[in-house]
Amino acid sequence: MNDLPASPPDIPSPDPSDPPYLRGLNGPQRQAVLTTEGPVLMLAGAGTGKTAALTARLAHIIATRRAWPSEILAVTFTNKAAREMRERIGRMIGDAVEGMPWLGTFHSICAKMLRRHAELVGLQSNFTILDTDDQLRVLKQLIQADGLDEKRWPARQLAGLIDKWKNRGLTPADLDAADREAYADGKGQHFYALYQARLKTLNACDFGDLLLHMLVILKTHRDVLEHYQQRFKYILVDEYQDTNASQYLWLRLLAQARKNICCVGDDDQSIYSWRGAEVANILRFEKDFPGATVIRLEQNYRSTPQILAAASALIAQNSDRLGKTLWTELDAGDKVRVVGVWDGPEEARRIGEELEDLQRQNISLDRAAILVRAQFQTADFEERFTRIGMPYRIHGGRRFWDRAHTRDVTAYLRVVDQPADDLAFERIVNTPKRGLGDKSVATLSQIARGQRISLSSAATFVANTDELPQRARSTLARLTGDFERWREKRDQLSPSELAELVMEESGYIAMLKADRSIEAAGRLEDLQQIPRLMEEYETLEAFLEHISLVTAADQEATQEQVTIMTIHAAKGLEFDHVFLAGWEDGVFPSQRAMDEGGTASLEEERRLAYVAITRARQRASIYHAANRRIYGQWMSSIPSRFIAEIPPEHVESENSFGGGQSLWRANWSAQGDPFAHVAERNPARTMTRGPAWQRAVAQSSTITRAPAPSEKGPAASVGAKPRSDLAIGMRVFHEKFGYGEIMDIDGNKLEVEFDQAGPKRVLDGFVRAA
DNA sequence: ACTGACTCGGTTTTT
DNA sequence: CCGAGTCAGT
Repeated sequence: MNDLPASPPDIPSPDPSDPPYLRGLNGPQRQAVLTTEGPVLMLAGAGTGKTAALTARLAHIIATRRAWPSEILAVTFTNKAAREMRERIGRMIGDAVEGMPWLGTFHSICAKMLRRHAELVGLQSNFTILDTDDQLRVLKQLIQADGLDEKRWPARQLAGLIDKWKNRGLTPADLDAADREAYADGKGQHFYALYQARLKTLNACDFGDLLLHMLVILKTHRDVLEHYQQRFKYILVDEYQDTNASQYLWLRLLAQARKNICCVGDDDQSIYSWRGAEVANILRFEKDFPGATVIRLEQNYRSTPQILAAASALIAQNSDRLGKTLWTELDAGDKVRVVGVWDGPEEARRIGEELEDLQRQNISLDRAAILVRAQFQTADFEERFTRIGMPYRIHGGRRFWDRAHTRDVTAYLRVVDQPADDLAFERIVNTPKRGLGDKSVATLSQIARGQRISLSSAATFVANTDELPQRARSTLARLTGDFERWREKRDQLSPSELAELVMEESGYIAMLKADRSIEAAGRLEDLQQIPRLMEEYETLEAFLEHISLVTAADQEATQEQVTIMTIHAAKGLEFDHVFLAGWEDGVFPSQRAMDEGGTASLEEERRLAYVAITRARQRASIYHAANRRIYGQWMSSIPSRFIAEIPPEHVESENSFGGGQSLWRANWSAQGDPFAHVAERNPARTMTRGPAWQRAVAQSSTITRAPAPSEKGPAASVGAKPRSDLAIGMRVFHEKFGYGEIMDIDGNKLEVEFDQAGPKRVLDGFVRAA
């Protein structure tokens, strides 16, 4: 299967009479566009113009009248990818793109279908979509009700298992003996079934259900299946290497009749197996779809040959690949830089300096990115960049609609929309605090269960009983009255105005205003965004559906700033300058990947490394630190094994010890390692707390050049005495951020709410009383 | 019903 | 080291 020529002979050559969508495409890309009939697997290496080919293919199908836009199913994984595709197709075919109702993510498309056929799986079409938080709460309740020890059998674990089963397309009845035994001595299946039943009574489903329910419907209802098989004349799937089993089965059913399915992907960029993605899907494509045309996009338009060669050599170490040979016409460019530093703070300092260099060359910071393996690595950068005033944004962390306070607000709106939404009601019944504690809520849900009514209804009902103390009853009466009133206003107000009213009248805003902490200020800001974000929605339902499936892209980006993000988050993006931080065994590859999971997970880490390097257009710099603090403990670390897998001819090594080329490298390899004594017991990672760490510090002063006072890293400031002349509430001045007010003091670290720059953490040495 | 001490766990996260 | 979540005490 690897013997396909890169450029099959039957590709039409460029022709001036070509339609516009074919212009600028290379041979394989054109083939991918023109091979409309039958199964097609488009193996698109990193930076090979996959999206261009994909959108051209859609344009071609529509322009040649092979199908109406409404007869094409185009699936992506992210909303962002879907949006981009929609925009690009729009540019090619104009408004016709508006008629593409079936372009979207797996989840949004399934949600749309499921609303039409909900009754077939015992739901109503206005079912709510639960997120992981809700899911966990339901499971916790079930586990508690069963009297199971929550410590021993955490809800999280059960949630993970259920997710896994759903990803594999398994209903409770489908579980095999091993699966059934996986939780609480064989109660896994029982709880799974119980959970599904509970969701049904809540008229809700979780993410996995969107697919699983549709899969079940397609399997058991021929008419529905045939309807969609007829409708979708062409099917297109992006990032096929990331599909899980249930997505695969769903696609296979839909494609069975016409077989016009085009899957695009890159097995080398499969980095989500831990979420149920199965690379096997793409590896197996030709078996699944006999007679499939396999097209390889191998010309890379993004990276220099040096970068490409480094990445290719690295990924070549993996087995189980379909295999691709990327090439480029670009000029050679710089070698991949490998920089050894002393510790995390120095890594941050060095990269900060590199970024300042770019600034001096008038290169926009938007063109640079720092990629990390794990979120904890961002802390060193944040600290350093805050100090030197380097504009940055950290991509990731809790997303907007996942934050507790935004979820509270949407819970209010959910109850307004659907009084029967018990999970939402439960969430906000005592937020802000109104004196309704566990006791009252327990009584309330008991009544609800007894009467077979929702918590909302029970709250209304209880007003006329003496089940609860008078106090609690009148509080509940006030709350249900509020909801009644808001519901009445629904028709007069836009969703965004309604949200504003609810936030205000519920006392939520007042609660945050009363809280003078710096976090509360940020939350208040988030809440102020909500009405603005809701403006584009006609109805409350439309909004709620949207946020359950879409993560609001955190906007801003007003100024040029460097992006710090995980490699996972960087997939699909590209930057001129890429800084790859923390390439040390134990960080990357992660300790877990090294300990558990064997070769498979190590190969996934390697694919991650491949993704990381191939994000770079012009320059890739890999950093590794000799010491890193993880969970408050100093660890001595050795350079990532992946560094050694890059051929030396594509690498330029340097170290921060004022030294010559690759001296660092030599030092690390075996004997020359200054930490051989600590690394003996466990070569990958050794605790260096105590004497070992002290020795290391002693050694550091001899080989690290002494930091200039202005660039003293946090490591150097350990033990700094807090200043006695500062106090909470005091106004201060900071060189970079201007004037602000001290919100909190933690040793020598201050939390300052700056008038212009907003909340920041700064060291007291950098402010003076104003 | 709320507070503070205490334990535990702690990659990645498109939906 | 740090935060979320639990539990005992007021």
